[in-house]
Amino acid sequence: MRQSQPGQKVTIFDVAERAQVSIKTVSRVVNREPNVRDSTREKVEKAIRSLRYQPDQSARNLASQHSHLIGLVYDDPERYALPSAGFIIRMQQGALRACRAGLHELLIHPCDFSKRNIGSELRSLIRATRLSGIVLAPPLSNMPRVVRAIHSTNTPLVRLSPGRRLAQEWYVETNDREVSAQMIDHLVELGHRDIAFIKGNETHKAVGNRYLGYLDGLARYDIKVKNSWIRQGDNAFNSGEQAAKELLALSKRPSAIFAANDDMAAGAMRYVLRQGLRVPQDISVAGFDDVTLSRQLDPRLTTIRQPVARMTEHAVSLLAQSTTTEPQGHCVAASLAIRESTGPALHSR
Amino acid sequence: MRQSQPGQKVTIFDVAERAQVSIKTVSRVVNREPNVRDSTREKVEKAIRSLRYQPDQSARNLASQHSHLIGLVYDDPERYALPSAGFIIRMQQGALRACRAGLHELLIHPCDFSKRNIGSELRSLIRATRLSGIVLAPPLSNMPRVVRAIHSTNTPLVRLSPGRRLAQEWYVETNDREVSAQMIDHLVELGHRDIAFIKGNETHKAVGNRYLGYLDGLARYDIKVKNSWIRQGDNAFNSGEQAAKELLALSKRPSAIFAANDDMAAGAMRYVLRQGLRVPQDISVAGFDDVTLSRQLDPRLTTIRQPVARMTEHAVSLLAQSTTTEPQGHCVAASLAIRESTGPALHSR
DNA sequence: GTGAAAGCGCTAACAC
DNA sequence: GTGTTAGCGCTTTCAC
Repeated sequence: MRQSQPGQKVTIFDVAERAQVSIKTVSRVVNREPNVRDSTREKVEKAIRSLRYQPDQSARNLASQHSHLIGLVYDDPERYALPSAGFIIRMQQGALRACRAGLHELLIHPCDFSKRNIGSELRSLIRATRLSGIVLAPPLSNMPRVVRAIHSTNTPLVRLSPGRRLAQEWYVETNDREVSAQMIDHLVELGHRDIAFIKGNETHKAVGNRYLGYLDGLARYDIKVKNSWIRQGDNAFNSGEQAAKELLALSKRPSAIFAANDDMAAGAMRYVLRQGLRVPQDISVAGFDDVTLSRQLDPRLTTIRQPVARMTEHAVSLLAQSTTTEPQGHCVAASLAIRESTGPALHSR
Repeated sequence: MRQSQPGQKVTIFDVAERAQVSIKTVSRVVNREPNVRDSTREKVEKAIRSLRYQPDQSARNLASQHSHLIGLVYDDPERYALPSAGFIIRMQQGALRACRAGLHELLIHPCDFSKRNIGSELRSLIRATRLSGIVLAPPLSNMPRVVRAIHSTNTPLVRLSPGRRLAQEWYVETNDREVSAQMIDHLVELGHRDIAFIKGNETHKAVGNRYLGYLDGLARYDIKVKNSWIRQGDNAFNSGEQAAKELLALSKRPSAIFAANDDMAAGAMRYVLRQGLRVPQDISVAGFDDVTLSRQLDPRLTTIRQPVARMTEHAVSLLAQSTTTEPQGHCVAASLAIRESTGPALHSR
C-alpha cells in the first residue's frame, strides 16, 4: 500500500521491511555488492520493484563521501564562433553513455582556458561538489597548471588526448599521427605526390602529431618534404584560406592540400574554389576532425573522424575503475572519412 | 591551524567555533538568509575565508530535500548529423551562466524524443536526483505527455518556446513570428516581392510561427500569397535542396527564398548555386537560427539569430523564483543577421 | 551472509 | 538575532 501513496517517499527502510531483511542488505543489493545470497537478492529486488524504490542520491552521496558525479571539464567555446560545438556534444554523448552504465551523473564544466585562476576554480568546484572523477578535454588536458591543481585534490582524473603523458596517469588518446599518415596513403593512392600541409596551433600537442603523421606518410613513399608546401595555420577557417592563398601563389603548386583540421581545410577549399579551380579535379583537399561542416561543404570534405564520443565514454568508464586499478592509458583509433574533396591527381590521368 | 591540515575537511562546526557563533548562524550567512546582525555576518565571513570553508553540497542537499541541481532536458541529437549542436551548446552556456549566479549546478539530460517511455525516464531522473528545477527545450517542451510527467512530480518547470502555452505555467519564448515578418521587411526593402517560403516541421510550433510571420510580412505589403511558392520541408538540409529544386522548376520563379531554418536554407542555396545561379545576384536566400554553418557558407547566409543562450539563462533564473512567485512567461527578442546571401532583387536594378 | 548502530554535514523547526 | 535539537536517507564499520 505504501507505493500507492504518492508524496510519501519510499526509503530503504520500506524496502527492508517489505523484503524482511535489514537495510544493510538492501543497500548491498542496490550497490551490487557481493555477499548476498541469490534468494535474498531476488527477494529484495522484488520489493524494490514493487515499491518502485529509488535510492536517494543526496543521501548516498553524503554517506559515501562522494557525489557519484563525474565532471566533464573543457574549454569554454563561448569566445569562439562555436566551431567546436560538435566536438563538445560528442564528448557529452560519450560521457553520458558511460555515466548511465555506471551509477553516475554528469556535471559539465566549461571554463575559459586562458584564465589565470582556472586551477583554483576547479579546486573549488571539486571541494563543493565532491566530484567523484574528472574527465579533462584538450587543450586543458595539456596544461600542467590545470592538471596539477586537480591532482592536488586527489580526485581521479582521466585526460583526453594529453600531449605529453606522464607516468602513472590515466589518459585516453587517439592515433592522430598514424591516421594522418593513412591520409597520405589515401592521397598517394590517388596519384598525389605533391601534397601540401597546413599546420594547426602547436600548443595543442595532438594537432602537432598530425603534422608528424604527414611527415611519416611522405617518408613512407620517399617523397621529399618541401618546406614551402608546409604552411602554419592557427586552427581557424581564415588561416586555412590564407594558407591556400600562399600555396596557390607558388610557382609549383601542390596537387593536394591536407589541413590539420576541418575548419582550415574548409577555408582552404573556399579559397581554391574562389580562384576558379575545381575540387577535387584540380586540387584535392582533406581535413581532420569530421566536424558537421565537413559534410555540408560542396564538395563534401574528405577528412578523419575522431572517435570523440568513444574516447570520452572510455574515459568515464576508466574513472569507475580508477580507485582499484593502476593508472593506464588507452588508444581509440580514428578512421578516414573519404568523401568528394579528394580525387585522382591531375597528372596521373 | 585547522586550515593548514589538508585532508581534514572543514565543516560548519569549525567555522562556528572560529567565529564564536552557532552553526545555525553560519548556515544563515552561507545561505544569505536574513536575521543576522551585520557585525556577526562579517565575523562569520571572515572565519569562512580564513578556513576556506566550502559548504558540502551533498549534506545540504540531503538536509534541504532538494539537490540545487537544475536539469536541462533536450532532445538527443545523437540520431542527427549534429546540426543542432550549436543550439545545445548555447542553451548550456546560458543555463550555466544563471546557475553560477544562483547557487546551482547544471545537470544535462539529453533524451530521445521519439521514445515512448520518456515520461517515466524523466520521473525516475527527478526522483533519483531530486532535481530542483527543470528547463525543457523544444521539441520536448511541446509534448503534453512529457510536460505532464514532469508536472506530476511537482518539480518546477520552465518551458522553452512552448507551442501552446497553458495558463499558470512558466515559459520563455522568442518572437519567431514578429521577427520572421521583419525578414520580409528586409527583403521587400531590397526590392523583392516574389518571396518563396520553405516551411519546417510543423510539430514544432515555434517553427510554425515562422510561417505565420512570413504571411504577416507579405500582408503588410499587400503581397498576394502564392501557394506554389510555399514548400513543405522537414527541417533537414536535404529537404531544403528539394524545395529549391521544385521552386526553380516553376515557370515563374521567386526572387528570394526564405526558409524556416538555416539547414534548409543552406540546402536551398546549394541547389541554386549548383544550377549555375548566383546568390544573391539572381536569387536571395535567407534562413532562421544563425547556426554556425550559416557563417561558413559562401556566400554567408542572412538569417535570424535566436537568443537561445539568453532565453535559457532567463529560464533558469525564473526557476529560482518559481517557488515564491506566480507562473509567468517571458519573451526574449530575436534579431536579423543580415549577411551576403540577400541582395537587391533583379528587376529592381 | 546478514544485521545494528553510528555517523556523513547540513537545514528546519522551534525555543530563547 | 541567535542557538538547540532533531532529523534528511543512506553507507560504513564491526559484530554476529
